[in-house]
Amino acid sequence: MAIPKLKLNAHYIDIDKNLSVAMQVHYHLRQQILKLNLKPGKALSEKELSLQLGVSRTPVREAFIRLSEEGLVDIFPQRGTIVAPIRMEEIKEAQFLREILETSIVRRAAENVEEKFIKLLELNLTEQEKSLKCTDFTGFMELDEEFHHLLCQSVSFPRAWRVIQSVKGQLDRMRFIGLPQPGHADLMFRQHSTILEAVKRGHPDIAAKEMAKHLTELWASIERMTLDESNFSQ
Amino acid sequence: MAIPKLKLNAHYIDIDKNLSVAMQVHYHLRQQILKLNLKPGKALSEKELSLQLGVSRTPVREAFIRLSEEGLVDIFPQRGTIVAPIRMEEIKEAQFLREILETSIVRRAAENVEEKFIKLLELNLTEQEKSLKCTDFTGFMELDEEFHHLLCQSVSFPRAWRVIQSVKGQLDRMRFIGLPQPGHADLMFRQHSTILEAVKRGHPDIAAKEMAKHLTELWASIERMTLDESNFSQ
DNA sequence: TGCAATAGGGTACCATGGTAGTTGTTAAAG
DNA sequence: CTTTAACAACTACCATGGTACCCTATTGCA
Repeated sequence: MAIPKLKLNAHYIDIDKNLSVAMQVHYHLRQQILKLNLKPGKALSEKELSLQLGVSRTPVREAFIRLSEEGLVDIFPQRGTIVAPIRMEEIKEAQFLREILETSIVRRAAENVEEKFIKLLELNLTEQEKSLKCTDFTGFMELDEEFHHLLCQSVSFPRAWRVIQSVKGQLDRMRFIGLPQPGHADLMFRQHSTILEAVKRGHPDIAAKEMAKHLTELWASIERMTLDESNFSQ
Repeated sequence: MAIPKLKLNAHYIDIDKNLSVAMQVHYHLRQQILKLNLKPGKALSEKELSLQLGVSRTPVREAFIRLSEEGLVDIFPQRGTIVAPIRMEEIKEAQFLREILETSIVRRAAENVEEKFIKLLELNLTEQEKSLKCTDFTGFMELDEEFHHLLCQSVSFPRAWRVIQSVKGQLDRMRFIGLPQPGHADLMFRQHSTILEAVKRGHPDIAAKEMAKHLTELWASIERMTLDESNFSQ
């Protein structure tokens, strides 16, 4: 069979044409949901999507299962599947979970510093600075993601990152609503720098405190913005 | 189609004959893995299991996907699926995650006490005491599970419980190896009582501290026992 | 005897037909 | 006009055949 004509960006497909179709569909749908291209409440159909993406219904269905585990879609047996609506309660819970997870992890990272990851984190920070100068916000968001991921890797907790990434999905949708706030990205960058500094110097309490402040700031930006109701249900 | 002759306990099937087959297979396999009836490293086969359980390969496959998300099986594409081996690193990570999650939650529970759940928790404790007098250890474990679940519910964090339950899977397998330690269950019960007492009186710090002690004790019992290597790989 | 190519059996993976269940509309009865 | 029952058009769900891939063991050749 020829390579399925998934409407993923060419980059992804070129690199991993050997990855399973189900994974690629999952990745694709996840991105579309997080970027709000698929709005909360929108009905999804196995058949329709399989036709659009040029694959069979099976991998689409398996992608649905994975997405439902992340809370990004709601499957109603024998009735239909919709993009999960954004519920403020779930957002609060996700924020709570992310905060305690990441603060605990960065504390641990500061307790036993690994030189190798310090290098990678510093490299990441310079990349962040670059992207800010080019006002490349989507690029900055990816580097932001990588920054937090690197911290998880530095303490050798691969599962923790998967959990964070899972709950973060709920939060990312909010970010895409209200990201272009002036000076927001710059603030994030400065906070990242502060956190890394504390880790480098081996100050667990300071690192944890700064991480909490960092994530709370993200939360504040969510509350600050005027919520466009059209983003919450189709 | 007749009700599939799943080798689940009759109870489960009788109640929920309308639940999806995939869910029932997932539940069944999960139990078998946690109870070490399916030993770590054992090869699982879609076809073989579907024949044994009297269902088609599709729901078995979907159960595999869910189990792999929980880290209970490892799927090797085009090669096979095995029960995930018990790795000490993953156990440590799971313990770390559970500890920070549950201490944070019980702290929050103590901050704003909900009368309704206090009642349920007290009821649960009396049940625990009963099961101890009958030396019904499996019953006690279920009540233990419910105790921690109730705490999650009391702060209205349903997702948190799913995360905890997911990481707990790794730990539960260890418990089934070394549970019958004399006096262990009694200690657990007393710690549960202490925790609930702190929650009732609205002492967040004490509640969190006692929960940490409680979970650390569970960890200590893992380290204490002599590890039978036969449980770690087939 | 030793090594490489190959064939066979196994796997997860994908495609597709069929089934039971739900919903909304329409038509018939009150 | 209102109510209800039947039907049609969806859905997720399950069953099953086929495919590409990986591993192993046997065979053919040096």
